[in-house]
Amino acid sequence: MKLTEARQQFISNWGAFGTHWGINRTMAQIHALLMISPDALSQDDIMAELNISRGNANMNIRELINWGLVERVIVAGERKEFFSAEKDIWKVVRQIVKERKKRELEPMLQLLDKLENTEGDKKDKHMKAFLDTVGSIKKLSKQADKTLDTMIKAEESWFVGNLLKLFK
Amino acid sequence: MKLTEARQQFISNWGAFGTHWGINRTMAQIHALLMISPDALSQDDIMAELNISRGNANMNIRELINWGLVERVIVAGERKEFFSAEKDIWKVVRQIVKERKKRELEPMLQLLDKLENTEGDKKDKHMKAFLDTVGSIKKLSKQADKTLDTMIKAEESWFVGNLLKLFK
DNA sequence: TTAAACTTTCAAATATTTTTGAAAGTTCGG
DNA sequence: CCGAACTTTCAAAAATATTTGAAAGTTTAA
Repeated sequence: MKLTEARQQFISNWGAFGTHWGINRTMAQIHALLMISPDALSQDDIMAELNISRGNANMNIRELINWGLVERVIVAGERKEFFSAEKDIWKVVRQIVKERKKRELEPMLQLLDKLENTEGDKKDKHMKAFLDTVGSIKKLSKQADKTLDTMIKAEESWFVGNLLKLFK
Repeated sequence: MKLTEARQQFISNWGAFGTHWGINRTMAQIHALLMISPDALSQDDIMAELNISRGNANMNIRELINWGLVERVIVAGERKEFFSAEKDIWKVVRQIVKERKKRELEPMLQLLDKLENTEGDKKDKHMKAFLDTVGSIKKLSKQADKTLDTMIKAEESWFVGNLLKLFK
């Protein structure tokens, strides 16, 4: 396969992949494009490569910056802004874990805390089933929360070298 | 908060949560409902509780069964089918991990293998950036694949007890 | 074998999300 | 300042995903 085709496949699959993870297609595609680009790209470059509108490009680049996956780059002698993506994939993974934890796991834990205090007859089977489920989800979520915190601080070498052995 | 309201909140939040994870709202809501129900429910019960149509209920229950999260239950003396969800949340998590790995990680690995063989001048900076990125994603994905395999086989006690310590 | 009870399907309708692009806003060199 | 270069916004349009419900299919008790 030629580079041009391979690049297209990578971008398009990364986009499809993103949609299974609550990330929109364009945002994932821009990310993919920047990850495989040796140099920073301007918004116009991105629009041209991916065939998307100015508004779409702008909004999704901004979102990638919010997620900490892309940064603005100043190119000497150029008026416009350029963008480049973090290339260290382990950093990317940690950054995504960190953001999703903040956006999803933490609110979920808050909800579970609140739901655990539901009032009612603890002998009633509906009450019991509810509290059991909420309680066990909370327990697991708390554990996941702590584990992810530690993972966010870990080095790639840990992941690549040590985790597997532990499981065995 | 009263049980009725708490149940509704749980169901509705579990549904919203699901949408961030590529699971549709109704499917997640049915799952939530079944998890907090002391007894198995019929399709009509589910339709009534969640206010959804027959077709929608049927399709999403089927999908939950495909995912291995819900099972059909025979209730003595009843003609219709009943459904119940796995209550052991650790089993639920492992099951979800297993399915997503199969559906997403494995196809991704196949793609990366293919893309790694892209032909071209390895001195060209576009080529180099592409191969570097693809290569490092592949490396990490392979590691994740193995790690998840081991996790799928692990006991809850492992997760709750041991993982955290290792990270430190 | 029949018909009532129940389940599944799927085309059309609805809802949700994403994208567009033109207009408004901002920045900066001169 | 001015105006060209550039960025951001957002209402409307398009694309995508989900839901409906009636019709077709299946199962079972008698």
